[in-house]
Amino acid sequence: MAGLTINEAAETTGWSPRMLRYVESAGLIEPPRSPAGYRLYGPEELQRLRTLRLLLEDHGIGLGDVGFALRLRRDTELRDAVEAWFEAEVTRPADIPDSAWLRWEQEKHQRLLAALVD
Amino acid sequence: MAGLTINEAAETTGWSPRMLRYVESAGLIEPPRSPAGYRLYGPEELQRLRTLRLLLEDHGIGLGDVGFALRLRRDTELRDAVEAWFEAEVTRPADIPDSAWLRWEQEKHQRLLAALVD
DNA sequence: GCAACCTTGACATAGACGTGGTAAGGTTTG
DNA sequence: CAAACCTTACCACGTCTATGTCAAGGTTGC
Repeated sequence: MAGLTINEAAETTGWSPRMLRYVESAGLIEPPRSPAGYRLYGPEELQRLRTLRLLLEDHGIGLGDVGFALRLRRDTELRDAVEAWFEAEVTRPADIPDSAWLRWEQEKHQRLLAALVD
Repeated sequence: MAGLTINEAAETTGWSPRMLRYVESAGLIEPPRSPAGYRLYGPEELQRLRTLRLLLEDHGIGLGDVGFALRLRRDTELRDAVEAWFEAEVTRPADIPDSAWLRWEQEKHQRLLAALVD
């Protein structure tokens, strides 16, 4: 076969077979399959499995974090939205001073209640 | 006071007071404090709380995810490491064909065992 | 000064994450 | 064909996340 099977790959990478399937389910490393459906880990997959291990250990992050990073780099809209949130500053008419704006905020639910009994 | 207190902020943003403290503990939104230590939410914090809420709902992500994104943008080393992992391709002498490399991998633990009884 | 707020810290819980097992069934190989 | 693999689909369990609630004590405003 043109690659290591899951148990062999587990031995050379330090992951358990169970975790190799889990890593795959997270979309991080998806080895090609044999005609019968066996996972076949080639040099590239093995290499990435080892470096993934180091990445997690070195920075104290989890598979879910890397999965999210993957989502960030694949889903442009998500990336932009997150980026926008970090960058966002207050956007509101410059002619309303903070004090007035705060009062408005503070009285909002009173206005809402008033509207209800109206 | 120059801002909304935590319960007022909760009312206008849709978060619970408990969650506002939690969001703060995640490093996402840290309102300034009054001399006595009261959290004071200004226009900027309120705005960001509302958009944070939308960000999570719109994309089905969690606070932890946004926290990780924050880490990514603050910790350059982490960002580079994650980036490098996604980009990594196999790096190994081009003159070793896959088949040989795989055999080498496959027999690694047998060699290790042999070394042990040596 | 008292009622109504705020603070931190602790306990509680439902669901998700990380990980290991096991069972039922198909594949490979000597 | 039998042993030793592989597959998916579950069950289990400790830990973490997200959230609520409560207690003990300080602050504020009328």
